[in-house]
Amino acid sequence: MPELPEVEAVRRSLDAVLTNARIADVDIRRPDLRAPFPRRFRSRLTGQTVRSLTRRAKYLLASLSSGETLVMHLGMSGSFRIESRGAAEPGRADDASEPDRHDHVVFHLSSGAIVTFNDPRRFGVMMLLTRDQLARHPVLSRLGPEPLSPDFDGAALARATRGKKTALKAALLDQRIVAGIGNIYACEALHVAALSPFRQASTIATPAGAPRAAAERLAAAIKGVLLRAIDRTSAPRYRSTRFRVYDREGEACPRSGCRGIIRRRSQAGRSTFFCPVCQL
DNA sequence: ATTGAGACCTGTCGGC
DNA sequence: TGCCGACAGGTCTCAA
Repeated sequence: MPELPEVEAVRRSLDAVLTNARIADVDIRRPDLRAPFPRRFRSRLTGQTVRSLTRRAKYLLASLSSGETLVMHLGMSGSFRIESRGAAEPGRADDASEPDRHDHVVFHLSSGAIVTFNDPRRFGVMMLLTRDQLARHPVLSRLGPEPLSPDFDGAALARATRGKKTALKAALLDQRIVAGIGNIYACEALHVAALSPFRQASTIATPAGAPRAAAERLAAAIKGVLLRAIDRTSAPRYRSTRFRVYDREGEACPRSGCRGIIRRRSQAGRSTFFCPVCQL
């Protein structure tokens, strides 16, 4: 599920329960996810109050009263479930649902709310970092600009891809160039911008690194695609939507006037969906 | 320095 | 029905 828009939707739903909440206890049901849990994870979280819940790229950052930051990544299959324990009637079944074998971390908040992290594939990550560790983190500190921020535009994209011989789509997936885009929205944005996923990344800029029209179009397409996805994903009645090209191999290109048929090709080990007619 | 392939782990889906 | 391979929205590491 989780590229930037989905992680942002998760952040919004968690924010109301978590921000200003005190962590009463934490159940850690296994020793690791993609990486082992931090040492003394439980004791370092217990008693802390969550000051804020923000997002950077596909990471969720819960800033704690201790000064440490709980950094969470959903990997490929991570999700959170929010339940409120019916503290009122003891003896009566509360609305905490059946535990699942993939419920790995359970946060018990002093409000009575229970937040459960579920992740079947266990590609998720939880880290607990000091201010210093956060600033120096080898991955987090190298993340590229947030695509929805004002400092991400055609010029920024052109600068970041300058001289890059790699394919344009691979560049979009490189979190150091722009943060938060995954396989689906890379395909979608390239289609909106009518750019081939296979063209060399550097071709959207002049040799000096100045943006060409393609860079401006691509930056705008990225913003548009992500914004629309956030709106849809955060909507009260969320329905997983179909995409323009992703997972539509063999279907007609949705661009008006284009007669192309969407194709799928494997690129750097991932499926790329594109229209061979209008994406140049 | 890049870049592709493989690994991590489980679930689901289509084909036989 | 059951088994098997291919594939999945993310990252990391390693060899070329």
